Amino acid sequence: MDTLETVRTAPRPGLRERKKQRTRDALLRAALGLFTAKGYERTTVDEIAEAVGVSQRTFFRYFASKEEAAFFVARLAESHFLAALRERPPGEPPLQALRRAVLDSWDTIGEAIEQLVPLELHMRLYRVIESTPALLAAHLRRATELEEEIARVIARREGLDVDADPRPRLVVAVFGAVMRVTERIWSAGDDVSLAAIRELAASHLDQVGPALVGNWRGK
Amino acid sequence: MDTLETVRTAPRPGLRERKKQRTRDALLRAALGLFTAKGYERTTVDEIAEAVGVSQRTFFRYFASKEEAAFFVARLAESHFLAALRERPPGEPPLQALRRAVLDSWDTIGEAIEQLVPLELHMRLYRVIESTPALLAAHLRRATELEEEIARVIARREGLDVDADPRPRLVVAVFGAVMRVTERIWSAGDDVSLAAIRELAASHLDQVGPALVGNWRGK
DNA sequence: AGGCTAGTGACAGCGACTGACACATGACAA
DNA sequence: TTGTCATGTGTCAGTCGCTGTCACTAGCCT
Repeated sequence: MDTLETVRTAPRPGLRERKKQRTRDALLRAALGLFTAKGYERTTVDEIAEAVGVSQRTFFRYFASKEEAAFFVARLAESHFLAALRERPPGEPPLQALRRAVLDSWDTIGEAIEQLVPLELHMRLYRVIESTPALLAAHLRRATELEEEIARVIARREGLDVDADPRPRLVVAVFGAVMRVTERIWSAGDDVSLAAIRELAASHLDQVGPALVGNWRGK
Repeated sequence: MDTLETVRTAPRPGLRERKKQRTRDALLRAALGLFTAKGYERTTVDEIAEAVGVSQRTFFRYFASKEEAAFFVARLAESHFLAALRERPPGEPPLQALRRAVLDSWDTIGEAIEQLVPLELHMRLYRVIESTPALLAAHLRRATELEEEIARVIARREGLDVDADPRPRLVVAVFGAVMRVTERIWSAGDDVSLAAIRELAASHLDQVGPALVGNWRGK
């Protein structure tokens, strides 16, 4: 509610506000640092709070849960993608619009993240998410919530009602499925860079159509 | 490890064994009953244990977590589906094999479930899962684990290596995505019957191909 | 019959999270 | 500048999911 808006509308945030920002950033960085260093489950909220020098209660005033801290940066990327999608020209077929939106948003998301935390930290966090059952579960649930929102955007583009025509949800679900496979393969590989996941995603989106119509014998 | 195997190999389960079975079944039914009656989050493990007349500690000896109890029946359905998939003739294209396997397995899963808990309870539980964030998250994670296993089955059928060729994972992910959309729409509707979800799934699987190639104007 | 073992209850403890209350410190008006 | 007030914070107590430990008891096996 008052993240970036306030910064822009208010000329000087005031001392109180700045202190809050600093505390929240410190908590976030401490949390992500600990998560990637010793694992999500093995870091307690008390440790995060102590690393920043505040009480555990204060941590929970900034983040509704330990989980929320882990996905704070991911939320940035999501809204980044949504914005890119909404800017696609209306004439584009749905799947193509989705494809262009991800690839485009990955072109610029790096800088936005870097303002919050070191990019490399975010990348390493991805591996932690993928390998921590509780986080992976949360990630998937968040992904389906995002998909619901995307489906509505697609439906509007095509002048359809999400509840009457299943096709918007279907394309978006397929798109999301391809993204999940991509994330999985990417995070398991060696090259954990934005360029690498971009390339993988493009390749997978190219293959998903042909893969559906078996048979595969003709390679 | 000793669920169905033991029952079949041993002629008489012995008094000790039967008592265990009864306790586990009682715990399961009490849990599902309470989950559907007053919601998952609002039922404590203590309540479940007390309803059966055992200690909380005993509940955790039968179920690794409160969550596990909620998905106990779902696991049955999963292995049922996997069995059906493995029986599909090798010549069938992947997506068709998957389609036939779900539809077939839904033809017979009802009876298998009824032996454990009332079928209607299981159906109502589905709505609880879909509307409880923590359970939905767990469900999605379990689903992707299942998908990984399915991908391996498909890969073997086609003589491919899952790690070298992304196509098995891609088809399976698309299939899983369609199933998720189906579950979602089904659990939100009025007709929560096996027949209804069967029909929905078939319809969605028919539509997913055409939906990918935009445009949809020529509906 | 008697020793062995597996299932259980009781208890203590950890970690995520919440509510209540009291205090202190910036914000703002007089 | 000062006094009031709102707001961020620490402390404390408590709930709930979950785990380790230990002693006990009831089935099992010879």
